[in-house]
Amino acid sequence: MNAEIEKIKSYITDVIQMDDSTFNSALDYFVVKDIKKGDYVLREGQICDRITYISTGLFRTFHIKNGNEINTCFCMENSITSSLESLVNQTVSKEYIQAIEDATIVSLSHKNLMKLYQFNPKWESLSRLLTEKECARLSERIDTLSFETAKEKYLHLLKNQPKIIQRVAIQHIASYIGVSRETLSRIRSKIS
Amino acid sequence: MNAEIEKIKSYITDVIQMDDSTFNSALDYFVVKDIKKGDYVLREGQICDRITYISTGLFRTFHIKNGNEINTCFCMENSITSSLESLVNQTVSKEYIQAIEDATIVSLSHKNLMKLYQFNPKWESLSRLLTEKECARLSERIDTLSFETAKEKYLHLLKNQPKIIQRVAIQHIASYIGVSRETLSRIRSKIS
DNA sequence: ATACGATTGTGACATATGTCAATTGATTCT
DNA sequence: AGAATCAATTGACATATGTCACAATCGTAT
Repeated sequence: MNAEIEKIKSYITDVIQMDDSTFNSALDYFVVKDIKKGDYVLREGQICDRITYISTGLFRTFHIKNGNEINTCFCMENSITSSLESLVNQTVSKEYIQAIEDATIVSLSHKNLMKLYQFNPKWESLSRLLTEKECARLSERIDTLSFETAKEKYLHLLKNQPKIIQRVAIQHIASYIGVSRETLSRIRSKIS
Repeated sequence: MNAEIEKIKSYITDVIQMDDSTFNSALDYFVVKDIKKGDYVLREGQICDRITYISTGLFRTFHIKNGNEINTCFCMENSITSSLESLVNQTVSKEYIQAIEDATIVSLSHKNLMKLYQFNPKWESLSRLLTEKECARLSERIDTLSFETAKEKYLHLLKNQPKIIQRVAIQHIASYIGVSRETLSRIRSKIS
């Protein structure tokens, strides 16, 4: 079993107990792929038909609003990225997912995910648990976005996800925390 | 079968196909209860150990931040309310859930929910689907909160959830859309 | 009907943040 | 290395929004 598959296995078993035979039933469905910095795994208008585990690298999820890119998520190694709504409902995505570092991913098609649900309810439990986690993440983001000042938002991110600040361009972080590029630049210069 | 149970049944079968015997297996677990306006179904510091379907009435979910109440959710008849994080992880809640109209609810304990998951994976599918819907709701809220002006946020709510504006006090709506009471008041007077 | 408390609306002012333009600094490509 | 492109910073200014104080309005209980 190669390194990517080992990683995804330990990612899963950290969330839910799963015996080897259940995990192995998915092996044929996993597709490992290298992605170059700048490449897209999803574009607006496409249907997100694969769920993507990131083995190494960093991705951003964004959409266009009034002509501007709005970043909504940064996902790094050992996490999952997808356009949840598009994947779940198999509807057209408003989002782009782009690698901002060279990456290696393991993906699974929506069709095969449904097969796994049928095969063993464990897989559906896993989905439920991951989706619940995603809800918690979104709730925290709402909390930050609605009632903190720009400076507090930045410090919040710095404290809770320092890796993002180290690895992602300022302009992308700005829209993620809901402030203008210029304001964020001023905040940073005051802090240091 | 009484009216509340009929309603919850059709709420569920709108989300997922479920045969009668599966649904009926939950009947003994459902608890119907009347709640007076102003009463709480959850307070900060408690563990949210029941998932609550609202048959009639209206609830708000809020927490305290710097001494101020921040409303994060308004749930009305034919929907579910709970402190998701507290319910899922059985951890202490930071949130309050309060009836802002007289209400009738049908609730199910966390313990019995787990029993239903064991009994038939259908129930876990239902949870997954509902949680996915919640994610979609949260994502939309993030979108609104981060890059709209106060006026746009209000108009957005007016368009998408007019009932909330009709039935909820302005002061509560203000924190929900992340603006001050006074600003919202001025926006409203300009619009009309 | 009156009185009380809670809710909403207004005015004056301070301030945080956005916008636009210009500049500097960093990367990439040939 | 130099040119070209892209990213980040800075200044000047406009404006949206928050804050505080007070007035008006509404709803409820007596």
